[in-house]
Amino acid sequence: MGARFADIKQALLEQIHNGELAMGSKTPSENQLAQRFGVSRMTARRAVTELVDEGYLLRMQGAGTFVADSRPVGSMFAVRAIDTEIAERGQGYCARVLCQTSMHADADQASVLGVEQGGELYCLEVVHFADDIPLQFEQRLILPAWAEGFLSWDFTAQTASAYLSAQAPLTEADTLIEAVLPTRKVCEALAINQGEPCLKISRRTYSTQGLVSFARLYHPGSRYRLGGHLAF
Amino acid sequence: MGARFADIKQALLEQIHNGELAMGSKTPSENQLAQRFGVSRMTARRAVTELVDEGYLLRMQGAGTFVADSRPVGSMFAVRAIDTEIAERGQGYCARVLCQTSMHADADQASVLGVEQGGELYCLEVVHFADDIPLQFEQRLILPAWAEGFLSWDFTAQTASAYLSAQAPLTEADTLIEAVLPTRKVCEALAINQGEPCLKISRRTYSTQGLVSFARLYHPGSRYRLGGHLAF
DNA sequence: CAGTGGTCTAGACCACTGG
DNA sequence: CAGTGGTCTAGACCACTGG
Repeated sequence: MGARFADIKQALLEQIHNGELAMGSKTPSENQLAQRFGVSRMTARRAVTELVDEGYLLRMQGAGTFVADSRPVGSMFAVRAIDTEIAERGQGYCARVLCQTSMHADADQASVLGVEQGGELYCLEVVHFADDIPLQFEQRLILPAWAEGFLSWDFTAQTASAYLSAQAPLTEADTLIEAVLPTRKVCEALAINQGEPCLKISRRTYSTQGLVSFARLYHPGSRYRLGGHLAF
Repeated sequence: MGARFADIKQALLEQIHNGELAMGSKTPSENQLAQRFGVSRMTARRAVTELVDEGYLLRMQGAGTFVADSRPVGSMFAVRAIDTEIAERGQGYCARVLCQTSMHADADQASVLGVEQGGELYCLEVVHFADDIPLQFEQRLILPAWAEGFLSWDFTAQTASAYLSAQAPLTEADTLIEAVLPTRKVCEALAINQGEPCLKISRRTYSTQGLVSFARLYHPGSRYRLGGHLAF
């Protein structure tokens, strides 16, 4: 009574786990699977699609389907600046700036930051590395009033959060924590698969004068955890 | 050149965002979408499937497809009772107990709880529902010393966390927050796909006398977020 | 060039829900 | 009972990769 695509998934998963399909090796093509299991290609394809979504396989058009790398594991405690957190763990910190521009707010950004559509914004995108492995992808929108010299600042030498605190002391922060699947852009920045869950932290930061920035921080679920201690 | 299923997704997303498709309302059926957009049902279905995977829609066989509730928010800094959280949002709370037994600690459990291997433990597994949709899967290991009457307690009437607090007041809690892919067991408990990311909260709770329990709380990433406000 | 994955069709039968 | 979503078929044409 079980679905046939589920049987194919199960068979492939078994082969991955027992090593018949090694990491990085090529899986049978969709047509081969269809023939082998006596189903139509659409059904074989569904099995493969779900395994891709789950992070077990990678597809490349024209080339084939491959077994994805197994994901590394790490842990971390985080409430402060990412560079000191990494340094405190004894790892080497470095950053790469992907985007550092001035732009005009579109409708979404305007509503998120409470500014008029078309108003000026600064946009910053930085990947933070621990021992050359991406640990955080930071996408930050900044109100220009609190960011003098933004466009020529060197954000590999100082994090955005330290830079902003120096300009206008941080007084409040609203935080939202989610588990999400990464967009393609996040995948590329963090060098992860589309199926790998990410810990996403969305944070609005405020100084005494009001909203300063809106940051979205993406972390590979397998390499980052948030810890905290509560006392009552 | 764009894919047709993507056009349908886009159209549905627009209707969700501008309110034409209100939260909880029924979307057009797959057959209706197919006819309206001039595609086959399989293509319309793909658009709907991806929106379901992304947490925007909910499907119920035989009944239809509905716009999902906007995602609830839990608190980052407090240990809040899941039943009150759900009730405060105006949703109906209920719970189902999957496991409620006494057992002997294996090596992992012993090290997690700091007891001897083979020592007695209580194990509790409960699914917490908001309006009959699973919101949290609780797996909890409890030290019997702090859980009198555990085996015959009715955990659908009172949460484990309330029950334990009554026996020994909660004084501390260590918390770890992660984004993970669900195990098969978690998938079944939460009725989600293996590819859907989960927000996992691991928590050790302490009373004045020491460790009381170790809880792992799994939430569908698409239906649960943690929020918090910091002031400095 | 043969083979791959990406998209799509126009049907089909089923399990399930609600009235 | 009519309508819904769940699964599946046996084709098709396309863009793309590799040899």
